[in-house]
Amino acid sequence: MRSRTTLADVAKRAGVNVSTVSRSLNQETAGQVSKATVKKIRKIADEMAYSPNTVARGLRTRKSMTIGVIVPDLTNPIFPPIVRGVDSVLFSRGYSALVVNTDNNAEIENALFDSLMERQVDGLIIATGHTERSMIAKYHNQGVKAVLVNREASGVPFPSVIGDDAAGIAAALEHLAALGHKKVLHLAGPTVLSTASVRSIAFTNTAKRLGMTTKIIKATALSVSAGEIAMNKFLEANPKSVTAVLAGNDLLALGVFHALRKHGLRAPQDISVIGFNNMPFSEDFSPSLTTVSAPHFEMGVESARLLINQIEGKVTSPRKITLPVTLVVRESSGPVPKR
Amino acid sequence: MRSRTTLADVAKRAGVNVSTVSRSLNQETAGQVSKATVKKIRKIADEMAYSPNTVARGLRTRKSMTIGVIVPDLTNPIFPPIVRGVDSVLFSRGYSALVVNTDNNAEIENALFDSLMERQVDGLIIATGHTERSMIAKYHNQGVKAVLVNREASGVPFPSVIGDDAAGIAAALEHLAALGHKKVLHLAGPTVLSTASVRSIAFTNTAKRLGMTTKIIKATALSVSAGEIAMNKFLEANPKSVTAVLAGNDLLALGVFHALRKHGLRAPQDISVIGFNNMPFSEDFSPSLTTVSAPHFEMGVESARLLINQIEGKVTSPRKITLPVTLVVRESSGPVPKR
DNA sequence: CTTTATCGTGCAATCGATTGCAGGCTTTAT
DNA sequence: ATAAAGCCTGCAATCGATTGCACGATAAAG
Repeated sequence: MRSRTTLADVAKRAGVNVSTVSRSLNQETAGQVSKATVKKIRKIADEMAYSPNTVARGLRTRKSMTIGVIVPDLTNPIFPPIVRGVDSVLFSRGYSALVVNTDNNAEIENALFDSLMERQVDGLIIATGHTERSMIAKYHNQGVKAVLVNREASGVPFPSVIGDDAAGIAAALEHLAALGHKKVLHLAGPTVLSTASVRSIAFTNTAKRLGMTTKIIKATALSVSAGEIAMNKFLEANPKSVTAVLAGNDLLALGVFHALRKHGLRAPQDISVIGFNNMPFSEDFSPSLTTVSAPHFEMGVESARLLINQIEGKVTSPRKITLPVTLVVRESSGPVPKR
Repeated sequence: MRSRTTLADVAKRAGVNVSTVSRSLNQETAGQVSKATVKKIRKIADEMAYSPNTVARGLRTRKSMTIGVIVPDLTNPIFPPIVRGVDSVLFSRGYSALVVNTDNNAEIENALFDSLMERQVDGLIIATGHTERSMIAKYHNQGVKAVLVNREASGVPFPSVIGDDAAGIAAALEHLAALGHKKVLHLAGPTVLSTASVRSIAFTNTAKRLGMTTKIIKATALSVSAGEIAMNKFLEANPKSVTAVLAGNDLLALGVFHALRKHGLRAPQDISVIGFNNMPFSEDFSPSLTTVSAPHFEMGVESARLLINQIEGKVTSPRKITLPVTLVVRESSGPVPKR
C-alpha cells in the first residue's frame, strides 16, 4: 500500500499548523478558523487527495466508528436482509459493520466477542439466539452498548427489535383453523434458541384458545436437515395423526417437505405445511410455502438506529420495538384432507 | 464502554516499563525479555484481563488486520458462502472482514472504496463483476493489494479465483445434447458483468462445437425478475422455437420458471431449464433445478489465502486459480419433447 | 583481573489524528 | 486612548501501542 497523504503533509504545503488543518476539515470545528483559511486548506486538501486516517482518529477520539454484528450463520437466508438493513443505516451515519458468524457455538462467540472488543467496536448488534444469558451478561458487564435483533430479550438489559412472533403464530393457526384443521403438529426448533421457544409457547397458547389438538416435536437445530430428521421420525411413529404442521421456521418447513416426499405424502393434499420468516425463495419451493413474513430488512434498520442513538446519546428510543408480521398464504396450506 | 486496561496499567502494576510488557506479550519479541519477567508479566496481564487495542497497534504498525470484502449484494445467495469462506481463513489468521455491498452501482462502489481506504484495510477481496476496468485501475493505482473472486480477470493486475465457467457451460450443453436437444436458448446476464460475458462466450463456442442451433437473449440484471421479463418477451415472440434454455445463473433460471408457468409451459416436459451456481435451495425449487455447482466456499477460502500471502509477502502463489465445477442433474432437464 | 560480548530493561520517538490552552492581533466599548 | 472582549492560530499533550537505541549488569574470554 502506498502511504497516503496526512494532515501534516497538507499543513506543510499550506504553511500552517496541523491543528488548523484538522479544524478546517472538520465540520464542527471549522467555525474556529477564518473563512479564508478554511477555503484555502480545503482546496489544498482536495488537490492532495487527503483523506483522514480513521485508525488514528479513532485512537484519539476513542470511537472506531465500527459496529460488531453477531449472527449465527450468514448462509441462513434470513440474515443477509438483516445485515443489509443494518448496513444501510450504519453507512449513512459513517459507521461500518464487522459481521461475524458464531455457528451457535459459545466458544466461538466468546472468541469473536473478544476480537470485536480489541477492535474497539462502538457497539454490538446481536442476532444470535441463545437463551443462555451468560454471554449477554458478559456483554453488559463490560459496559458494551448493544441491541438485540430477532431474539426475545425480556429480562435482558439491552433494547431489542423483534418481529411479532406470537401474532404470526396466531395468524398461521387461525388460517389453519379456518381451513378446518383440528389436529396440528408444531415442529419446534431447539428451545435454547429464543425465537424457537417464543414461537413454541405462542403455538401452545393459541392452539388451546382455538381448541386444537396439538403435538410438539423438536428439531436439534433450525436447519433443513434437522427438520427432515425430526419429521421423518414423527411420520414413522405417528402416521396421519395430524392434518397440518406448523414449523418453527422456513428451513424446518423445507425439511418437512423432504420428509413428506420420502413418505409419499404431499402438501397440502395430505398435510398442510406452514413455515415462518418468508425467507427468500420460499415462494419458489415445491409447493410454494405458506409462511409468516417478517420484515428482516426493517429489523436491521431499526436495530441500527437504536444502537446509534444509544451510542451518540440521543433521545432514548423505546427499549423494545416489535414489528408487525403478516401471513403469506401460498400452496402448501389447504383444506383438511377428507379421510 | 468502560475503559479497558492498557499496557501502561499492566506495566505500572508489574513495576516495569511498557516496552517490557509489550515485548513480553508479543510472541516474536518475548525472547528479548528474561523468562522470569515474561512469566510474571503474562500472569499479571491475565489477572487484569489485558487485551491489546488493535486500533493503537494498527496506527503504529501500519497494519489494521482488516480486509475489505466488496460484493454486489449479500442477499444474492451465492455470496454468503463466499464470505464465510473468506472469513474462515481471515479469522484463523487474525484478520477481520469488512463486507460492503455495491448493488453494482459505480458511485456507491467508489464511496465504499474510499471508506475502506480510510479505515486502512490491508487488502481487498473483490467479488463485484463489472467488466468496466476503471475501478480496478483505481485500486491498482493506489497500490492496493487485492484478489478478485468469481469474476474474470484477464488483463487485470490482480490474482483471481474463479470457477471453471467454460467447463461448466460445456458440461451443461453436453448434457442437453445427450438428451437430444438441438435448439437451445441462452438467457445471458448483462454483458457488463464479467461472469455473464464469460458464460455467454463459452455457450456460443460449445454450442457451435456440438452443432446446436442457438439463440441468445439478455437479461438486464442477474435477478429473478430480470430473467422473468426477458424470458416472457422471448416466449411471446418465439414460442416453442427452442427445446431447452441455459440460464446465466440460478436466479435467471428461476425467472425462466416463472415465465414458463405464466405461459402454461412446464419444465422439463415442454422446455428443459439449466441454471448455474447451484445456489442454496436450488434443489428445492419446483421443479428442482439442474445446474452447475460452483464451490463458492472454497473460492472464498482460496481468495483469502491468496490475499494474505500477498500481504505477508509469502511465496507468490499462482496468479489465477480456477476451481472445478460439476454439473448437478435434477428434474428441470429432460429429453427433448416429442412434437 | 581486565576486557568484551551478551542479555535484559528502560527511554523516548513514532504512527496520524484531536483538542485544551495560551497568546498575538483585531475589534469594540468606554 | 485604553481596557475588555473576541478571533485566529500555534504549541504541545494525548490516545495505546511498537521499536531503535542506549546503558548497566552479568557472563564469558583472554
